[in-house]
This record gives sequence, structure tokens and C-alpha cells, in this order.
Amino acid sequence: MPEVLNNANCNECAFKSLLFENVTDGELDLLDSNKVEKQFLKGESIVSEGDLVHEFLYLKKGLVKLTKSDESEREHIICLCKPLNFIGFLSVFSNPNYQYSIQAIDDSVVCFINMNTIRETIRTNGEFGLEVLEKVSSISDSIIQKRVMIASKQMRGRIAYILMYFSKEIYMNPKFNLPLSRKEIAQIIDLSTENVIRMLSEFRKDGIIRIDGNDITILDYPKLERLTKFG
Amino acid sequence: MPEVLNNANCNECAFKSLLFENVTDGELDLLDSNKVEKQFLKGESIVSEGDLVHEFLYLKKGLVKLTKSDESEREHIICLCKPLNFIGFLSVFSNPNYQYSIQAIDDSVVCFINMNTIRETIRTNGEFGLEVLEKVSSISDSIIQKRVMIASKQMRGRIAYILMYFSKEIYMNPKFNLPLSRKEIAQIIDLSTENVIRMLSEFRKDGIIRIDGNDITILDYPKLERLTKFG
DNA sequence: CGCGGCTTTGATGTTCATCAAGTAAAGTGG
DNA sequence: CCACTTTACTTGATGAACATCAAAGCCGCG
Repeated sequence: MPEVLNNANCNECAFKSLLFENVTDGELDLLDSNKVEKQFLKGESIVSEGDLVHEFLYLKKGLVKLTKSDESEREHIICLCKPLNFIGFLSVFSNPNYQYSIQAIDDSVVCFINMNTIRETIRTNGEFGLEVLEKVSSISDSIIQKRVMIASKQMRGRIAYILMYFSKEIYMNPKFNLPLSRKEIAQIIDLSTENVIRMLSEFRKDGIIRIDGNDITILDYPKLERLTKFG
Repeated sequence: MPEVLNNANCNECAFKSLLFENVTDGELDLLDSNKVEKQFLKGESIVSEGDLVHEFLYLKKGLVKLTKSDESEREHIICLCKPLNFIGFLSVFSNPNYQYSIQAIDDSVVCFINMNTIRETIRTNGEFGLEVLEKVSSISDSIIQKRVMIASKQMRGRIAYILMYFSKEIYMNPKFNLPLSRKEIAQIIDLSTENVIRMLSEFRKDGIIRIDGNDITILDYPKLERLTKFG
């Protein structure tokens, strides 16, 4: 069970500026009194595909994955979300039910803001609406572009891409500890688990990366860059 | 060169209700005086990847495709857009440049509404902003779900899916005339052109469809449905 | 201690892209 | 209007890329 935290006041929240730059004090109070902050442990489910959308979710801390099952019950990871981003932004404005499941892959803190309150604030404050629109647009677009890129590459290119992604977009570091299993990596880039392992081993043998369990260090960026493009 | 049409007045436009339900008369006048309507012939380019975004595009008539090139200059079709929909909605609120190219695949009429005017209207009219947000959310989400579905299928399933898509979502008819080449179909579902042809022939031999050039008739929906799920 | 899940490697077969070659259809210039 | 070129379509053969199956080692957990 996710633990409900002592709600920080939105006005004092360090992340306020990222989303609520343009709301009035009154609106902020309204949002403030219609939100709950919850803590999820690694592996815990935050929402499940099909759940009714009651809240708008904002990730304050941790790392989560959005997943979707296909007709053969195989799970696909749509994207990972870092802190200070909306999660569950996809379709929440156009569909009463969640189209995706969301799960914590690191211990995470999520802010649940009542959806009707968000809608009401957008109605009364167009500037805020525009801001939400820009964020939703940006996130959706990056997901689509990533999926097109991945679909156009083969094994080596996909592995190279995902390593770059972790290093440059998630951890900003050539060295990182992956909280994902090999199977989950496979679900991001549409490969079999075995081939993810094989390719990681190949990259290790070729001196491109160093692997120690889930600790990965990128040794040869230029080669990885080349593989991202032509692999 | 696209032909500029005599602008219809937004207030008298048959499609007004689909987008501008909640704008005031003054706002409608503003939008009206900041739009241009253009006619594009089949094959003509509407926008190119990298172009600056000056206008918000609305498809009044015809059929268009959104495309993106990968690092190997191979073109992928992101989606098709029917009339009464935004086109170029992706990323226009989050990026100064188009991330996709848009091309007419049937003779089409596109309404160009000045982007700053749209932004201004959202700022002053939150209800309108919410409406735009809902539409953008809905379209982005459907693109993502389609790509996940396609990626999770193999040849037969992909062909079955695209036939269903044309029949149920584009033409609402078991019989339709495809304005797309085999190559373009391949670009939608990530297959080689040859295999698209091979599978269509196989479906024809199996009595699932009838093909006469670009005229396609679906004869056996249940079988197609099954192939969509398990192919 | 034994069970299940995750990881790893090798062997096998399927799926698919690519190459090649030929036909048909459609635009192009004299 | 006809030869010419190009573009789309089609089928077969081949090999590469990839999933799947199988087996074994490794941990964490009851």
C-alpha cells in the first residue's frame, strides 16, 4: 500500500515554478487543497490500465514506467518518467479511463491533484492551460519520435540508443545503476530478453561498455554514437 | 503551388462547431481575420520537416499523411489525417519547428490559422484551451497506441490491421479505393514493400480480400479480425 | 535446503529484408 | 501519337536478423 505523506503546501513546494508559474494565489490554494502526496516503493503499481482517471499525476521523486499490454498479453514499456514531469498525461484529457499502467521502478513520490480542479483551473486561467498544453504536446511528441527511431533500427542500434538514453537523458552520467531488469529493457526497445543480454555482452567484449550486474559504464561514446545511427 | 481559396467566414463554416464551439463572437472574428484557406493537389507538400511553425493547420477536405525521415533517410508515415481534424498538432505547441512533413495524398483543403492568434485565444479563453488540449491529447494518444500495436505484430497481423484501419476508420466501408501506393502502406506498418505485396496477394488467394489495382474489398471480416489479433 | 525468478550462452528454426528480374502502367519529349 | 524513360507492381530465390527453445548457473527468500 502506498503511504500517504504529509502534504507539503504547493506554494512552498520546490517544484511549484515548473508547473504553476502562472496561477493566482487563489487558484494555488484551490489546487493545494485538492491534492494528495503518496510514496510508492520500487515495484508498486501507481495506476492500472482501465482505472478511472480521478487525478492528475505529477512525479516529485523517483522513476516510473508507463506500460501497455498487447493482445498477446505481452507488456510494452511506452516511456520512463523522471521527476518534475507529469505522468499519466497521455489521454487523461481525452479519456475517462487510463490507457496505460504506471509502476514505480524506483522508490517514488507522486503528487495526486484532483482532475476536476485541474480542468477548472484551465477553464479560468488560459495561460495555465497553454502551459499544460505545451508540456503535454512536448511529452507526447518525444514518445512518438522515440518509437519511430527505435522501429527503424535493428538490435545493435536499439541497444546503443537505450544506453545513450539512460546515460544522457536519465542519469546525465556515463556511469549508472540500472533499476530495470534485462526483460524490462527488452520491453522498451522491442527485443527478446535473450538478445538484449547477447548485445550487452557483445558491447562489453568490444570495449564499448563495462558491466557489473546492473552497474553500467559507457567507455566509448563515439562508437556508441555511430552504432545509434548505423546499427 | 497551392491555390489560395476565397476564405469562407469562420462563423458560416460548416465545421465551426467542431473546434470553435466555445469562442466568443469577438474571438471568432479575430481567428477569422487571421486565417487562410489553401487547396493542395494529391502529392503536394503542405509543410516540410524543419519549417518554422507560423500556423495552426486544420484539414477541411481530403486526406493527408504525416511523415518523418530516420537517420538512413528512410521515410516513415506517422499517421493519416481525415477532414475535420487538426494536422500538424504534434509538437506545434512545444517546438518552433515542424518535426514532421505533411503531404496531401488526396486533393485537400487546409485552413491555416495564425499560431499567435490561437495562442492568444487560448490565453483569454480557458474553455477553448481545454478543448484544444483534449483534441491534442486524443490524437497523440491514438498515434502512440497504434504504433505499439503495430510493433507487437508480425507481417500478417500488420496487414490485417491496416486493412481494418482503412475500412473502419478511414472509409467506413468494406470496399475502398486506396490512394496510397504499396510502398506507402509499407511505410505505415514498418514492412518492406515486397512483403506488403506478398501478404496482400496471400490474403487475396485465401479469399479474405478482393484486389483490383487500388480497389480493395474486404470479404471475410471475421478472419481478418482473427489475423489482427493473432497474426 | 529447495524453489522460482533473473541471467547467461548455445543451438535451431522462423520471419523477414534484400536482391534480382520481369511485367505493367504512367508520364515525357520529339 | 509513338518511342522512351521512369515509376509502380509482382514473384522467386537467398541470406541475414531475430525469436524461440533448451540447459545451466546464480541469487534471494521462505
